[in-house]
Amino acid sequence: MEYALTEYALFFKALSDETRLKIFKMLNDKSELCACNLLEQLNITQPTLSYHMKILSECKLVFSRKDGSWMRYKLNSERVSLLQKFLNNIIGE
Amino acid sequence: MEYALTEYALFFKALSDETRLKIFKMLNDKSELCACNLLEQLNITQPTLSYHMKILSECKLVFSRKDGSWMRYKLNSERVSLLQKFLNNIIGE
DNA sequence: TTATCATATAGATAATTATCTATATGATAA
DNA sequence: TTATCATATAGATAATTATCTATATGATAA
Repeated sequence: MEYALTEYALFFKALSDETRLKIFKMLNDKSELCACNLLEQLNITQPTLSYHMKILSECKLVFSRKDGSWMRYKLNSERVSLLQKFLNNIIGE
Repeated sequence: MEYALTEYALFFKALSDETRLKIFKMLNDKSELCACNLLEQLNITQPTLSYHMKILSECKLVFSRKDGSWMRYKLNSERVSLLQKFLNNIIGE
């Protein structure tokens, strides 16, 4: 185990909300999406999206970059594999 | 995707707490542990453990069975692979 | 039967979370 | 420069969560 459990708890917490899971699914490997793209597919206000993206970015499950006045988001698949490895260790495969 | 996002959100929520992650790690493939075993390794009261085991059991990440007046717990590794598959789909591997 | 032991439940509480409205910030385009 | 647009931040709030103490429940052993 490379990281502390606290770290993994944060990862899992980031994925424990249905809205964030939706966002997570939209941001699959292939796509980089801007906040506006995400917003139009979700039934939340812009500040709420901003709140969720902060949570996903802070634990580095998504990369974020500023492009003019847009924010562009992309999955950090390395971070996702870290979760998979954690689960692998648990079930011992 | 076989299950609804709500279901996965519950899985991840179950793993979003450090105490539950500790329990999860203790219950690796090889071992079936009783509540008392878990309790002695954690700095929580018995009712708090009971609360956490309920959360882990209700989303079926752990099996529980009554053995006399003891409760015995074991990982449900099928459920864990479901999580892995979910993550696989996300990063498209 | 009754005492004891393992676990569950009830009820309280402080902290955290997800959401909103209102407003600030910072970039672009007229 | 100034208006507009995308996003972030502040502040409020209702709901949820993790924890505790006190007590109930249900099984075993004397």
